Amino acid sequence: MAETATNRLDRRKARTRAALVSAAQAFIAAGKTNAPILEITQAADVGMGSFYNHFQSKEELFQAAVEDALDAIGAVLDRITEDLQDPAHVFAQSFRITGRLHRRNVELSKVLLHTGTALADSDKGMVPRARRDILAAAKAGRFTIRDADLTMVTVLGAALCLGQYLHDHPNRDDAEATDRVTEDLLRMLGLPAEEAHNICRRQLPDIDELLNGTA
Amino acid sequence: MAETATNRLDRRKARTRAALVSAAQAFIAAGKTNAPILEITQAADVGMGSFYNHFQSKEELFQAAVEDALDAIGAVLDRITEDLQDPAHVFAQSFRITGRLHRRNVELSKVLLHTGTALADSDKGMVPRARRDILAAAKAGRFTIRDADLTMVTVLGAALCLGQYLHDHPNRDDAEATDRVTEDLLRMLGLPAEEAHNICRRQLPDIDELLNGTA
DNA sequence: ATTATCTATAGATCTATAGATAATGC
DNA sequence: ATTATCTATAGATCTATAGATAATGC
Repeated sequence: MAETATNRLDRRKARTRAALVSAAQAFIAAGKTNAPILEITQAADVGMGSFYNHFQSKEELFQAAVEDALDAIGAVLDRITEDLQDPAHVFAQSFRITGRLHRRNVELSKVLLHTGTALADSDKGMVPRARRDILAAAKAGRFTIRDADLTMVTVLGAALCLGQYLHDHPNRDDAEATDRVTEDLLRMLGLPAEEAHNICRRQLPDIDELLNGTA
Repeated sequence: MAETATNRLDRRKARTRAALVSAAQAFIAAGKTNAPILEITQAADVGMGSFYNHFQSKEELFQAAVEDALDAIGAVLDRITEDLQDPAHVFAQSFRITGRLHRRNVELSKVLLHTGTALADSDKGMVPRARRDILAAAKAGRFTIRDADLTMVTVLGAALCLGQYLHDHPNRDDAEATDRVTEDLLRMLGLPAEEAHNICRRQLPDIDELLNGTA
C-alpha cells in the first residue's frame, strides 16, 4: 500500500514490517490478540528483536494491521465503483461487494469484525466511502435522509452484523442474504421499493481476483 | 439474579462470586480485559485464591460477567414492557429504552458493546426479545418482513453502533438520536411512516431507577 | 560506515496452587 | 467436620534490550 521505497535497505525494512502486519492480521482473525510477541514474530519469520524496530508494542502492531486491512478494502471498493456515476448505485454496489467479501477473504473480514463499532470513527475503509456516497445521493435527490450520522449508524451496524451472521451460518447463501439486507437499507434510505429491488439485481463486477488476495 | 441460596455458606459464596463478576464488568467496560487476575480480585476485595473456587480462567469470568449484564438488561426490558399488548409497540419501546441506557448505565452499556456482534448468538438479553417481538408483530400483520434473521442483523447492528455513537458524541441528544434510529427501523419493518413517527413519540415509563443500578 | 536484523537472556509479570485460617453446618 | 476463604510463592511466561551479525550505502 505504501509507496515503493527508494533503496534496497528501505525495501527490506518495508518487507519486514509487512510480514509482521500480515502475521498480526492472521492472529487477529484467529482471535488470538493475546499471543506473545515472540509467537507473532515467529509466524512472520522475523527475529524477535526486529519487532521493536517497527512497533513499540503489540497494540501498535495490531492497530497498523487494522489500518492495512481498511486500506485493502478501501482499494477494492474504489476499483469496483470507478465506472459508476449514480451515487446510490455506488453505495449499493459497495455494500453488496462488502457482504460477499466475508466468505471470500475470511481473514480480511475477521479483522474488520474484530474492530467492530470502533470502525465508525475511522477515516479509512468502507465507512468514509459509504458516508460520502450517502451524502452525494441525498444531494442528488436519490436518497432521502434526515441525519447522515444516524443513517451511518444503521448502515455500519448492518454491515458488521451481516458479516458475523454469514460466518455463523455457513449454509446460508451469502449473495442472497447480502442483497436482501442491501435492499432493506436502500428502502430505509428513501429509495422506492421497486428501485431498491432492481438496483440489487444488477450485475456485479468479477470480484474473485480482487477479494481473494491475502489481506 | 440467581435464586437466593438456602444457607449462609451458599450466600457467602454467591456474594464472592457476585463481587468478582461485578469487578469483571468494570474491567470490561474500561477495556482492560488483559488485567491480571490479582488486580481483578483486589478490585473485588477478594483473595486471589478465591478466584479459582469460582472460575477456571479469566475468560470464564468475563463470560459470566457478560451473561450477568445480559440478564440485567433483559430484566429491564421485561419490566418496561409488561403492560403492553401491541408487539410493535413492545419492540419500539424496548429499542428506545436500550438507546437511553448507554448514557445512564455506562458500565452495562460498555459490556454490551464489548460483546459486539457476538450478541447475535446469545439466548439472553435484548436479542431474543427483539426477535420474539418482531415475529409476533409480523404474525399480527403489524410488521412486514421477509426474513427474520436478516431483519435482526440490521436491528442489532443499529443498536450496537448507536451505543458506540452516543459514547463518541457526548453532546448529541441521546433520546432524539435513539428515537430517530427507532423510527428508521420501524419503517424498514414495514410500518407506515406516520405510524412509525407516532409510536416513537409515545410517553416512556420512568426509567431512572431501573437503569442507574450497578450492572 | 551505517542500518537492520538476529540470538540470547535478565528481569518483570502472571498464573495456579499449596497450605493456613476463618466461617458455617450439624 | 466441612467448606470457603485467605496469604504467600514456585514456576511458567512474557517483554524489552544488549550485544553480535549480516546487509547495504557511499
